[in-house]
Amino acid sequence: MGTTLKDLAGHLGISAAAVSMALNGKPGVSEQTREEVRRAAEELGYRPNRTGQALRLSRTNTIGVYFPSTVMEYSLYFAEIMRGIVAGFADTELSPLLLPSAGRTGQVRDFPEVDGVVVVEPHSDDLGMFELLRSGRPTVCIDPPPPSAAAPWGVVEADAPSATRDSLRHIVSRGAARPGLLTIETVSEWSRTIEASYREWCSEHRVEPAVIAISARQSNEEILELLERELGADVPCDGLFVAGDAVAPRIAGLLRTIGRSPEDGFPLVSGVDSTMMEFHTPPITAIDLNPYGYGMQAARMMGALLLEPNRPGEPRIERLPAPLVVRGT
Amino acid sequence: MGTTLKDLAGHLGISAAAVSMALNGKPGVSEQTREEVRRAAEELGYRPNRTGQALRLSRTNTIGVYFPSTVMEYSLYFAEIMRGIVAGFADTELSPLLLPSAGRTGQVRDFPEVDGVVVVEPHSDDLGMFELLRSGRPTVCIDPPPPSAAAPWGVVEADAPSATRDSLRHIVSRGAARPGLLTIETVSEWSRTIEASYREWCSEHRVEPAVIAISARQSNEEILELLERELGADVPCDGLFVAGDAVAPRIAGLLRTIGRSPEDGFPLVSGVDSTMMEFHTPPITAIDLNPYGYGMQAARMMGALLLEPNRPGEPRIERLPAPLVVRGT
DNA sequence: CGCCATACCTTAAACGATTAAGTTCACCGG
DNA sequence: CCGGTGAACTTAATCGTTTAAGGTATGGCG
Repeated sequence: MGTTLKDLAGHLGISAAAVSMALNGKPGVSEQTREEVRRAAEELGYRPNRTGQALRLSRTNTIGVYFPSTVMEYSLYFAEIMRGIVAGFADTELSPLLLPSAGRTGQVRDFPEVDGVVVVEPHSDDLGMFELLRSGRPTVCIDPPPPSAAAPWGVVEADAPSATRDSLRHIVSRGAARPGLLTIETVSEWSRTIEASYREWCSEHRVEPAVIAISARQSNEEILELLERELGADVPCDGLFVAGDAVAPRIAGLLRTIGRSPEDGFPLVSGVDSTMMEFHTPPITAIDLNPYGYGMQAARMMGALLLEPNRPGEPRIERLPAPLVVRGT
Repeated sequence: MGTTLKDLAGHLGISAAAVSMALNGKPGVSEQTREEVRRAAEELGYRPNRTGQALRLSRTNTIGVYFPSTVMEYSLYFAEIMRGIVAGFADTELSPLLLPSAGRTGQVRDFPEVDGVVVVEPHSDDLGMFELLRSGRPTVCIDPPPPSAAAPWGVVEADAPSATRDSLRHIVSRGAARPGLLTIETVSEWSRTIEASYREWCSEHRVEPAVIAISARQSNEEILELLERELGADVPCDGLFVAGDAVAPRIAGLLRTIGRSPEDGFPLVSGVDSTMMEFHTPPITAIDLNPYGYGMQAARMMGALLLEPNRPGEPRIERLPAPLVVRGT
């Protein structure tokens, strides 16, 4: 198919080894030859065969992207992370390879060889993730893994405690005395950190915590019942921090049916921002997690870690800001 | 690293060639040897090195997944397609590799070598897609490419005409006399087919078409103005088919501010279903495009096409049903 | 003038798999 | 008894690249 190193060598009348050294900046060829080789490579459109390189150097130039099976289902957030990962690897030699979820069986050994793995939101109910981290491959996690998992090489995470405090401060500034927390899952560290920060805030402010734990597949009726219970308590919950992707509009819709929507002055903050929040009527205040940036950053970190001679002693941690985007009047 | 063919051969005291033939079911080894080799391979946990195979057989066992840069931005639909693709390749030798978008430059030649490409929703404004299809690689498109593009090897598409008719019939059955069409882009064949089907339906039913073309980044105010214009026409538009991902809830919210929401008896159908429609208050009737199924089917078709000795004369076309999911009373 | 170091290049081996082309040996028919 | 045949292997070449080891001028220096 394409031009090979041998083709190039034949064309120039020198050996393939010389061509290789010339193109890879290795010593052993004269500067003149190097320049000639470069020109010929350009002219003949030579592209090194990745497979040949991979075999010789025993690296594949591919990075696995792993996400739990439960994740990404109808999630705006994960699509954005993907875009970020793709963008982050775009100008490098590396390419992201989507790994199938091994949540149930944890059969990680059958995975294709990759130089490293980006684990997107390690969930504590995902067996495959545990095995992946234990396998010793270079790993970068987007969101920290559960403490019981083997340490990854790197982590990209949000400043969830600050984001939680910002959100609660905002809700209170909009007139609430007892902001509640609505969670949609308890398997991500992000979610657990938010709940911990929330409880901490409550104890600091001498407020009784109101945690409403729902699941994404619950019916509107069930969720409404849970909401009404907290909103009708002795000290009623009068504001809500919704920690979950794409769920705040749903909650807003339910609150509207009982006259407690953001339009009625009930403060609501979404823990995950997206165009859904921006274009909702009325717009919903939200934490901009910048999932695209996460993906990008994880890709970059992986590239950097692979260039280093050996694994860092401590996991490299990159904490990204998660600013509150205030919307509405 | 892992056990190689040579290791296995050494362990068994036979040549690597014999082991290869044994494991690949090629003639040239006795049934007894074959069985012994199989057992030893199992025992030593032999996994053929993909890179070695790739080099020898000049195939990489990876399939590129390409999507336009404009696409996937906060799209539930694309996340689901991805899940489907991953699932479709899960039990095969093939792995999906995410290709960076080459929309602007169309620099497809720098792509890593892949055995084929799944093009997700080819958009007519994406240069990279045109070049990809022209490059002669095996290609399967999810949604047909524009007619001006080189023919792909295969296509997985929705039955958009039927879905449009079903939607319009539903809207009329809910009391509308002049259903309108709201489109969010005109670069996908899906969108163009829907508009054509809509106009056809209108001419059959002697109704003046009302097409409202918006863009996803337009402000709520601008969109509201466009809506009001059609709703306040001489023969007012009294129902809406919203052909776009995740946009129907936004439109429903805007309609509510002028008292014409689905709750007020204004029939609304979303051209793309998702949990957003299911859990909206009130739930929104929608076409179930089954994006997960698309991805799965595209992966399967790619696998099948690669096994065939040569390219099919005509593009293989698989049309999947897109049933209307009626919600609300 | 002779010797050694150096620059620059070639040769060859290696990565791990597949496969065409040889080799060995038993067996069968004439 | 001998040539031919086929089964069951082995040998070796190959895919494209990298790199250690080997070779050959050339120049400098004693």
